Amino acid sequence: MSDPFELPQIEPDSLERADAARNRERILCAARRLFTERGAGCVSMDEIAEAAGVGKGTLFRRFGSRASLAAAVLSERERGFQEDIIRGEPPLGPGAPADERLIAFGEALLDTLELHSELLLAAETGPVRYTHPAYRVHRLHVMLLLQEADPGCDAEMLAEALLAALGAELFIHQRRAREIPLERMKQGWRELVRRTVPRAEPEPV
Amino acid sequence: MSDPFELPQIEPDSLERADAARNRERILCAARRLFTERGAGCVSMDEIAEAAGVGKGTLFRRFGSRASLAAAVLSERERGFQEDIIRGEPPLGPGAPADERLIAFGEALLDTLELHSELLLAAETGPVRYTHPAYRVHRLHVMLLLQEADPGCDAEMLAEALLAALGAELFIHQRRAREIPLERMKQGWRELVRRTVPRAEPEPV
DNA sequence: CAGAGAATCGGACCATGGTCCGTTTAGTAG
DNA sequence: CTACTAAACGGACCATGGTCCGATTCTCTG
Repeated sequence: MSDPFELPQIEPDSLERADAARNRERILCAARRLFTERGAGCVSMDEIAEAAGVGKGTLFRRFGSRASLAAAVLSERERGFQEDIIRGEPPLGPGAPADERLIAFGEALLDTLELHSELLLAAETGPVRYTHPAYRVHRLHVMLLLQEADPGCDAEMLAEALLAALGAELFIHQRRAREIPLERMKQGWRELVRRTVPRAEPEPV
Repeated sequence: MSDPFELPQIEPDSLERADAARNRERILCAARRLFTERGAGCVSMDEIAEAAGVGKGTLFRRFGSRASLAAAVLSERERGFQEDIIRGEPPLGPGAPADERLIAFGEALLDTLELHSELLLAAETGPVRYTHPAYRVHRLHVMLLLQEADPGCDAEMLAEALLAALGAELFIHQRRAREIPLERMKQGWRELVRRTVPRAEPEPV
């Protein structure tokens, strides 16, 4: 387990220069607007820079890559999601059995995908994906639930396998090209989880 | 089931002009050589075109995209793999129980990934991935095995979920960044399959 | 062999993600 | 207010995947 829990560093460095902070905000606003207006796949970085009234260099120094920018745009939603997972109501939050929590987790992710698949796809391209705090939090969450349900299993491997089934690229293919209804995708997830996670028997006799 | 079984169209159109055939061969040779020499991630399409003594336009007209070229380079190996699956020895080929065949399938794929992950990654980028004959054959194969093992399940959804765990990007991350040994990855796959596919009981009493 | 016509060729061209570095500016010290 | 420095800016620049279209070459027919 070489994976220390790290809360995602969503807040910017507080000792940031005023113009830098202003520009970050401008960029995020422009990106959010353009992404929702025209779909994340149809907006170039140049356009975002121009819409934000900022040079391209600034855009990339702030956010590093297209994927990171997309992730930043999603970060507010993601923060809420993590909040719900850690402290929210069951079955998403603590208090429900692990398998139910896993099912709720996947269904929530699928709902997000239904609304923002393109943006998530943009955020998942490139090697950033697996090192991004959001992914690591999801992995850790699934891992802990798996471990809770079945302490003997290789939770790390299983967690990443399950998460792979919730990737944006696969989602888009299934949902758009194969036209699989969202409800069936959720059923598929439930089936996958039920098979993977043995329902914890209340008390072994 | 909107998915008719199609054998992959690996052979080129036989009524292809002589120069076209010669150039296709040149391109494939050059690509194969450069990919193995320097790693698929470090070779640009321009370099391949130049090494093949061919214009860039020709390269792209023949193969359409970088991903397709990578897939074409892999096609010989893939053909052998399909042969082994359809007509080879058990447990990969027919004759073994479905769960064992599934395990063998994944382990073989993991072995290929171990040797050619970069090339497979190149072949898996872009929307081509899910429509490529190789992917469709893999999906169909996994689907049929799942159906054989458990006729009541949603084999289509489960098949794609399982295949997602064998994606090249995830493999590279686990194997290189997280330094998970190949053997553990195979164990993970076995565990995933065992949980997903109930061992068919010989005779229900 | 010659001519016609279609298929192919190839490199100039485009779009876009990402980098570099000379210039500008915010913050600070005197 | 001025001077100074480190940080930030921004647009020219680069690499690369992919497209286009006039020039070329193959093949078939007479």
